[in-house]
Amino acid sequence: MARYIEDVHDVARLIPKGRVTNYGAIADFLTLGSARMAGWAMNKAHGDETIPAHRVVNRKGELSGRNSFATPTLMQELLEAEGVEISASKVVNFKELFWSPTELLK
DNA sequence: ACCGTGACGTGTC
DNA sequence: TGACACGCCACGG
Repeated sequence: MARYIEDVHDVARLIPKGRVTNYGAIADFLTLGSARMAGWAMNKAHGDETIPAHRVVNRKGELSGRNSFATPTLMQELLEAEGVEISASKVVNFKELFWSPTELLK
């Protein structure tokens, strides 16, 4: 497994429960050069139960990766189970729930 | 080696 | 504001 993929997965595991982040923040934190890399790496996380992939959304707070989950509704269900409200496949109060890995440096 | 593809993001019009 | 174009870069065919 490539290094950066593990890094992305590790960062995902660091996301606090009930909070969310986006691909760009992770890509920036790991200096991947492209947010696509983060998204692509998360796609590789599919099937790994130890990775809270549902806490990673795009910059608008949309659950863009839900189709890669076991069922298209699983991502939303997992978030709601953590207290994150979802509306029209988007995170409600995304701005407040947003968490950046750079928080770790503080 | 070339090309299409993608869980993205920013800049333009 | 919202739709669109373009840059991004690793991977598989």
